[in-house]
Amino acid sequence: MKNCALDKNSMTILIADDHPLTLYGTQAFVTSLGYKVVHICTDGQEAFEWIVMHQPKMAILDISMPQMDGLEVLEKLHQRGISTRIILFTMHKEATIYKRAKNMGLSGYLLKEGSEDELKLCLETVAQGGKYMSKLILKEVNKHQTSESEELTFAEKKVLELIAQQKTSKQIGDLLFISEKTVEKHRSNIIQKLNLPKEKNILLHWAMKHFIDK
Amino acid sequence: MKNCALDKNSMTILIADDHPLTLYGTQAFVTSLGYKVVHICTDGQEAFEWIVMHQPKMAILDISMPQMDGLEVLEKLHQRGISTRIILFTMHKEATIYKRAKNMGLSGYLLKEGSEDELKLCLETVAQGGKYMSKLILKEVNKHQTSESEELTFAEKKVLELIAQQKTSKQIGDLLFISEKTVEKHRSNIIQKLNLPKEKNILLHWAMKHFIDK
DNA sequence: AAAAAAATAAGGGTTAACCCTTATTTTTTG
DNA sequence: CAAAAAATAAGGGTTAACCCTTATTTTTTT
Repeated sequence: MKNCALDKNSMTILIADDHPLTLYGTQAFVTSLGYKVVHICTDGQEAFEWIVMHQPKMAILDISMPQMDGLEVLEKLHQRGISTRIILFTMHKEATIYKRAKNMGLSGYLLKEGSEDELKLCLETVAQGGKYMSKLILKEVNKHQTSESEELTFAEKKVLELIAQQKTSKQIGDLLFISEKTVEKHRSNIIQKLNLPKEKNILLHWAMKHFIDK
Repeated sequence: MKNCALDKNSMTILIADDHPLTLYGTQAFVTSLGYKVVHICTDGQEAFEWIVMHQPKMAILDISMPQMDGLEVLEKLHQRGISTRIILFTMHKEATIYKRAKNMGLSGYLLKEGSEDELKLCLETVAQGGKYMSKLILKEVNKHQTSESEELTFAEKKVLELIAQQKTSKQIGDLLFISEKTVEKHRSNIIQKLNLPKEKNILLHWAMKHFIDK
């Protein structure tokens, strides 16, 4: 039954994490499971270049990394149509980040606070062509779905991104070539859709908590 | 020369980190150096209780942990006069956090992005009674010293903490039993001392970036 | 082509954050 | 005990964020 058994040794994996001890810990664990770790690195730029060049079967990427974050790596690989299966292994439990990644051909999303067993299961699933999203992040997404029932439109997301970068409505208007008043309208709509409490600066606060800022 | 050589096997160590793979990675590395890892756990509450009960020689604590964060553990141990030497091993590069910890008898501060060698050197130094603070965090502190030349007073710190919790000046006044106007004055003084740019909500923004909120 | 959804814009109002100045009281320190 | 530093408070002003309403244009869907 050779087609049933997983040939782990042919599953080449790249691991990228900017925390050396986590990196080595993950490498040791993944190797002990029988997979072939072909490259490790501590920054996103290197991870991206290595993946483009050597196209390993899978890659385990942290999100917070210097030069280029894991989401950017995923996005750029996705744009180039590279078939390396990407697993994000990160501490970011934000539903927003997960949702962004999900639309870019992501194969797995794990939280660092999760167990080793989860990583093992995830690797098996992804190696066989499946997708594995941590229950922890799905729970987080569900929590938000109740209040975030209505999805944000493209324009609203754009505005939210700029709010997270501390731009004022005026500045956002200039950047998007729309009136300040329109930006304010978008702000109100976002607050309504997200069902945020009536507080000053509530949007800035929310945006800062849910976006990775550069 | 027995008194020169370090008896690593008598150096009992507790390690706490809420990311299992980092925890096991650290444990494996520390053990490989010859130290005796007597307990590992993934939350601060357990770490605190174990340390109080068994008083190991050293403890390596992450800051972000469920139940009780590393800083709180350090603070409570310090208040009780427990002699376990604490090393914070964390991803928080904020100067403010380091400064808070420094005044609580801290023995070491390492960043997760630092190398294994750094952890090795730190353990040796602390085992011999010394203190080891990562160059990475000291650099961060220096960066802020230029702009943060004047230290914040106690009242200002208190206000800043509440700002990070999204309280308005009015709410802060009520909480601290002082006038809203006084709070506003503190805000202005903080902005001046930190040399922050003249922008709306700049304090909320700064406070959120530099404080761990609950 | 009509209906629905999204984006655009404006007028008008409230509030909190920030700025500046002045001034009194309390605490710390030489 | 003076002098310096910190905390307290108030008046008065500007601005950005948010709220509500109405309305036109553009895009998408049926």
